[in-house]
Amino acid sequence: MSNQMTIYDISKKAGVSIATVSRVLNGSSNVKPKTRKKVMDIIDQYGYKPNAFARGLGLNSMKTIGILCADSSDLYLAKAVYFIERNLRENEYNSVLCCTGYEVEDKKESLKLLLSQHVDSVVMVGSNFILNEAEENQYIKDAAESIPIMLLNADYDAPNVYCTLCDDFKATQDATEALIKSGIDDILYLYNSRSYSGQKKLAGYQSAYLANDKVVNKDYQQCFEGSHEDIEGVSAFVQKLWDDGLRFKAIVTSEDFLAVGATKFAKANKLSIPKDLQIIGYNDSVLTLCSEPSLTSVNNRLEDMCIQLVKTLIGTLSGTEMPQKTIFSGELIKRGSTDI
Amino acid sequence: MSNQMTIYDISKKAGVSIATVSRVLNGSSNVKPKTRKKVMDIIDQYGYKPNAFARGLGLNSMKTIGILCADSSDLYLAKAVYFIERNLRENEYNSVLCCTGYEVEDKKESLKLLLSQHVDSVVMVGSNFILNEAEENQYIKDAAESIPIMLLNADYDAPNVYCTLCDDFKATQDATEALIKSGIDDILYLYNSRSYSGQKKLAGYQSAYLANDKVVNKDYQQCFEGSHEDIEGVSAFVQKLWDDGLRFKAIVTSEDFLAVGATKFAKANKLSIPKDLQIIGYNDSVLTLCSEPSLTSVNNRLEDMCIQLVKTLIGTLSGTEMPQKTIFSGELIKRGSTDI
DNA sequence: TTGTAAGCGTTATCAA
DNA sequence: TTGATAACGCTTACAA
Repeated sequence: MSNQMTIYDISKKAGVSIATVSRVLNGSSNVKPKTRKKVMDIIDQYGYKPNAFARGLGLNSMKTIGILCADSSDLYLAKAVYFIERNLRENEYNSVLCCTGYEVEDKKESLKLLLSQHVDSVVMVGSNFILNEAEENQYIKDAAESIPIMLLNADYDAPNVYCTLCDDFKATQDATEALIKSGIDDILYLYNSRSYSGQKKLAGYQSAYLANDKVVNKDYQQCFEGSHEDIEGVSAFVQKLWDDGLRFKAIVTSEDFLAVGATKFAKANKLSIPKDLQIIGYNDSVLTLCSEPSLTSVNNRLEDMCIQLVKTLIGTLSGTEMPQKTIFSGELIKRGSTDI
Repeated sequence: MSNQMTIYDISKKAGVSIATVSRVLNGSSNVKPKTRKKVMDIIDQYGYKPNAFARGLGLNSMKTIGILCADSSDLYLAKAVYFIERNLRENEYNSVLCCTGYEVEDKKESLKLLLSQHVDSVVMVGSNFILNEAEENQYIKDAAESIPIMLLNADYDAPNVYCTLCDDFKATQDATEALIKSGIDDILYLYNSRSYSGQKKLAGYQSAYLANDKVVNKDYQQCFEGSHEDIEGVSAFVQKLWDDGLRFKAIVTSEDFLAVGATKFAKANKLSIPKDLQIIGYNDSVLTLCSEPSLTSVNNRLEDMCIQLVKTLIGTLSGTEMPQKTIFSGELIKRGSTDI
């Protein structure tokens, strides 16, 4: 019965007009306490909930945020989605999840879909949403004309677009530099994405060499093109480099799964970690604890970023002026796979 | 401009009534082809999209499915959510994600919230939604009176509740029996959930012993109470058992992360895998590839289940009679951590 | 085959 | 402090 109740039913039972019920519902101050109580009692008694669609029609909002993410089965993205959803719901916003895959066209399509649903904002999770070609990011700028767009882990300058990210450049530079300072020169950098954040990390690796007056060698920067679940593939990829004669005493990676693959490679070649080969991951995910020895990795403050992102979003939606960019610093978590 | 257009604007431009526009929009057959084209042209020209809220009000549906899941950062649940969302969107349904945590009260609250949003159905992901106390599951039965409820990995008999699951009993029994048949008697069973599915797995372990006329020993059935990310905790837990004098030649687990923790324990105690200790995981997740040697694990057909679940859901929503229960068989994927 | 008009259940604007 | 009543933009009888 309770689901079928309308504001008219409540108003009738309470002996007031629907306007008064609506005021009570929306916490308007212009209601006599006595009246408010009378109405609230009826509402509670019948467990009445206002119809979300009708409310949406009137307010042009259903308090819903779209979450766009390429692949929510990716360990890192999944965590991000989790944190964001939780924080949003704590602020009484619902989350519509939309996994887009990695194709730009599909991303555009998904965003369009969310816009047509009148979500109050869209959160784009992951650096892969910002590409090099300005033209390919235009759809984001367009969307930002109607609602605020929040980017996690990506950097993009446009009105009504808010970025929350980690300083991947510095984090990777620090990690690489720690190795260099400990006397290691030949460090393989293994990455898997050419996104904005991917480029920042790569630049950080390069910068560590330059800052120490050393030459950067292109051969030591290798991109693995496979999936984030293909750990065997990573291992084979590194093996190939090794077989081709490339020699390295350490591997810095842009993602933990690459580091796990590197560990597999080391095992297969009887290279002792960290004595013969040091390995550093990125994201500080659960994977760091799975391999043996456990992996040194960069904690890029995912939860902090998500909390901040939602704060910024809620602020923006409530009309408060918010910073367009929030940047966190990564932290190197040292474990058994390194000797630094 | 396009977002502001209403059905009235279109009808005016096309020189027809809003009813006709609505018919065109909804693919009604009672429209003259010529009229349809005229209207469609205007719609395309202005990029008009009907207002989702108004439509929702009229139809009492926004083609949205609620996805309830305890913790979408859990590797397994995240994958399930991913598959379900993807399949739903292929059928033009949106997904509202709601992470509930593991407390019954929060689950009830979340379900209530989704119902108040008038979702067309709710998918509950994970065996943890069904508890032993009938009373604690009542809220699901109640919800099913208004919309179909889909359970993934759980078994619950009630009208309008549909279950899609894997035969965890048999899968665990088979895995355990394979070890017993190879001559191993002392197998530790490590689990972490007393949910319906958790109990089925445990029963499968026990049944393997009984089927081979062997005695089941309670001491060999141990429940780890920590989080799914606490791999060190698992390792310490097994160590404690070992230090207390328990001896085993194999460990069967109810989740991959437990198997990874067991691997850590083996390493720390210089037990060779699989020679001294065989280990079997469950879920066949990416974790199986992270530890060394890679883990034998039960593939419980998650993707197949999700596809089937959505098929059943779409069928039900379109009024087709669908089976209340769909059961898949698990498959043991043999890798380096066993010798069977 | 098309148009008119009555809902759908809210919010918001005026008067009172 | 309250109540009528007009939006909101669509679907869907019912009429024509």
